[in-house]
Amino acid sequence: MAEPVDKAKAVAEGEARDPSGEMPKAYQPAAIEAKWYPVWEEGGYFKPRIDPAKKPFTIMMPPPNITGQLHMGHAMYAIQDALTRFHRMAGDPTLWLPGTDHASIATEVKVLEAMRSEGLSKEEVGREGFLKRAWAWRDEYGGRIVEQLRRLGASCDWSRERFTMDEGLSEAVVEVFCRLYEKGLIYRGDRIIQWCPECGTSLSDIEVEYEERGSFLWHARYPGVDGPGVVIATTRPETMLGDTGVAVNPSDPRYAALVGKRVILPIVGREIPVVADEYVDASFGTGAVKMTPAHDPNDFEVAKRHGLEILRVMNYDGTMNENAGPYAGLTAEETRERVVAELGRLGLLVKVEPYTHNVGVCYRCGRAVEPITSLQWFVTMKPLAEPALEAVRAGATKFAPERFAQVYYNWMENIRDWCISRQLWWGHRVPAYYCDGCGTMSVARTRPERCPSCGSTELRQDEDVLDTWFSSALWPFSTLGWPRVTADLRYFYPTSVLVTGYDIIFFWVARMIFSGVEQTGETPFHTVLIHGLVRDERGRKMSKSAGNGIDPLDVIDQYGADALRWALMAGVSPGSDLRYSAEKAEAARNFANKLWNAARFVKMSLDGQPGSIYDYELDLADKWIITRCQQTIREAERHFRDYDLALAARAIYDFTWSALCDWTIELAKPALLGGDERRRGKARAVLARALDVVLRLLHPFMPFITEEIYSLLPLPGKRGLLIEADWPVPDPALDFPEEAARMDGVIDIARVVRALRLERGVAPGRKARLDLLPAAGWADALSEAAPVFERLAGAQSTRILADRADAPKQAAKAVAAHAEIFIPLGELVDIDKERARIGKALAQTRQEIARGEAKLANEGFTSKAPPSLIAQERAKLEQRRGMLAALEAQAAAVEE
RNA sequence: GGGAGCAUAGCUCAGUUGGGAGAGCAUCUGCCUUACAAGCAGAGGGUCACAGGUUCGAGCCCUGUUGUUCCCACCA
Repeated sequence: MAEPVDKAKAVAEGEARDPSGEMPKAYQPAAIEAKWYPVWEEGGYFKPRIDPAKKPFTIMMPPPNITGQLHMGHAMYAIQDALTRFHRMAGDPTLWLPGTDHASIATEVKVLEAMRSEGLSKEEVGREGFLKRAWAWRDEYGGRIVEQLRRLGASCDWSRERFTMDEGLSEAVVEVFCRLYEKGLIYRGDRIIQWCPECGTSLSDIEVEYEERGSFLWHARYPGVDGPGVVIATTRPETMLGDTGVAVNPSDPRYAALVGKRVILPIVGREIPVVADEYVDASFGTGAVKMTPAHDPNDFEVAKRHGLEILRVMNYDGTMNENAGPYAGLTAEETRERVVAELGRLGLLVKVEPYTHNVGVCYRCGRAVEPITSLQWFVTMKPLAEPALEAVRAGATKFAPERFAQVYYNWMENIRDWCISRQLWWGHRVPAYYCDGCGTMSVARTRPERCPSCGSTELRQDEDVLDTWFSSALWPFSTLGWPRVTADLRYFYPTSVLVTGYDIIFFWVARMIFSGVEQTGETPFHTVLIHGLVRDERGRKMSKSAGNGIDPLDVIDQYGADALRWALMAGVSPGSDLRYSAEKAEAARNFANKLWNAARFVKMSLDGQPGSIYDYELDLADKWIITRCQQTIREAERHFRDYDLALAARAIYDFTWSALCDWTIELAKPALLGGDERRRGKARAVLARALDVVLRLLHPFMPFITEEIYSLLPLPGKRGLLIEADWPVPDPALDFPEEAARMDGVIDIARVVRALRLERGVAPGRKARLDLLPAAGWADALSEAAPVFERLAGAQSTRILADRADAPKQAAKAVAAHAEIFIPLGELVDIDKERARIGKALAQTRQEIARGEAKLANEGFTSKAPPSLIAQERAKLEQRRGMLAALEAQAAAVEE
């Protein structure tokens, strides 16, 4: 194929550049983003180059659901992309594996909605027809979200893209199910589970959310067989139809005589026993609790202990069943009203008090769930949780930030069995087969030809599918070919880091860990990097229903993908929620534009390929920027390796905007415009070096603009930033700490001069003479820095004074850390302003000296503080004393 | 009931081995200085929630208090 850069240029001709062929004045992201992504992808540059000698860096992308569009949460994938790009540049064989999740219940709900709009029901189309529609859905929408990830710049290896219902992944699901079943860790049982009447399926405990709702606490009397009976309190009167007992606390004297007796269930007329159980809190309500084992998890437990009957009175669609007698067929709400009315009519309703309590709702549809007994498949969790806990305790997987490990521990330590069967059609079907002839059930990897018991060929597969998280739990290894031991599995597993939001630590992270440990013997990733949720600018959760959702694609259209990425990664603290605002995107866009213009200037200044900084004699300012460059590389790299992307971003931002743009570029101008060929060459080399480093450091955050700029610079043998550019390596020969410190002093002086000029109303365009009286040892540095003052401090000429006596009398005066400043202004010198400025500086300096003296006089400090700090403090004090003397001399001069 | 986070400039937030408080936005002043007005040069603005403690020294470590957000549990 053609060189990618050339190809991209051809594509972009006339789009990204104005007709003159120059870079446009403002960065225009759209065309540039559109052109580079295909170049990268089609070139195969997202594929890792496998090198057995190197340790790979692997990230498994959390597979987005095929139900949706890209939302701001997905935009956080930028973090994974930044890590991926960094490691790729750092030379690691890097794999970021993408994919999508079939999202069993979520997708089924969506497909049903679509069918409903056509007037079709699940029953009408049948299982096969339904699945056909679901696959069509996934073809349409699964592709859409993946396209949207490309817009974000995600540099994942699309050749390895997976879907949780791919053949291979489905095989992994069946394999894991069978293994767990064979180990006795999966069982089928009739137990109380959470049921969503709307979705018509069971749910796992964590799929239930709780909402506080206002209701009532009804007190009702259950008459005794031969006495007054007992008053119970309940929030759910309708379930009394299924009551099979009343429980009281064993040590409650009020009811001691009643235990073992029977009371009559009103309306129904059934006699039910009174039992004593520690579960009952004597201080709540009346101290007597009605037991509805089929519809309350706690009651279910009590019933098991006391052998109470389990009587289900509700259907799976939320209506009452035949056990509810006259209420059969009514909804729970209707039944509640009628039961309460009936109790009142019978004179058994003792009290009704307002009461707020938590109601469990389905995490998908929001409808109140019903605890209900049902025959379901479960995973026995304790034996799986133990080694998974141990693995994290031993540090095999680390959470970042660490506090999230606590969330994991708490959940895993209190884990309960996992209900994995769902009464849905879209998903991995439970690999259990029933022989209706002899009643044998067999669990098998492939459909058995015949019943292992009676030989019948009439086998019926279990109708249920598995919890969507059952397959997600296998994602880190099923995507690499497991259970087959593939080359990819051997090389890339376990993975390096998993990046996700704290909201799915239970759903996903914990389950991946115990699944990985159980199935592969290793934790699936070394690090779990947890990030926060994206909220709106007022801190609210973004949601469709609240109408405050922001479409990342709109942001990309308006500000560019790089700006969006930057807004989500810079200035955020790890694990904390972040508020997205247009202002942030705007600031990020402005930064991109700043870089663009810096590049525009550098490109304009270059004339052919720049030389190397090694070929030139560097001056103070050169050594300063080169040293800063070195520091920034090291700092950014350290933060990348610590997963502190925001800190890396900040270091790069400061270097780019302040050091490079505000100082180095400005200082380069005279040299570039001057006639000295050698000076010009050096300035170009320095600029090219600094910009090259910036592009590399920034590429993980802003891939598009950096790639574009890189392509526009005349560099030797260049093929593309993503393609061939490595992470920069600092050269110890380029560290000039002393010169850098002197340049810092020069910059300080320039700033004081600028402030002085502005304060005195010196017209910005007017050049004025600048006289500097250097502090001890600074004469040479200031002398060398004369061009700095002339270029960036409005100096017409700079005179380095040898003695105070040479200082001009009629001058605006100020004192910087390493020099006294005199600007001879003649008639412009305002005595009052001079006096005020010097007075203020005097006061401040005296205060600083006092502070320093006190500190150094403190024996505790001088005996315990590190020597370097004490030396630093002494030097500072000396310097302030010098400044004080200078200020006093200036004050005296003013009064003359 | 248990646990966690947060509380720093008007706003949004940085500040990781404890050594004299920072950025962006906003405000004010002055600039179209030949890369950039999406910009440049300046300025103002903070008892780092409160109270104790440890330390020569605390925004940072410890204890408590208040406010706030979230997670888990689910006393009917």
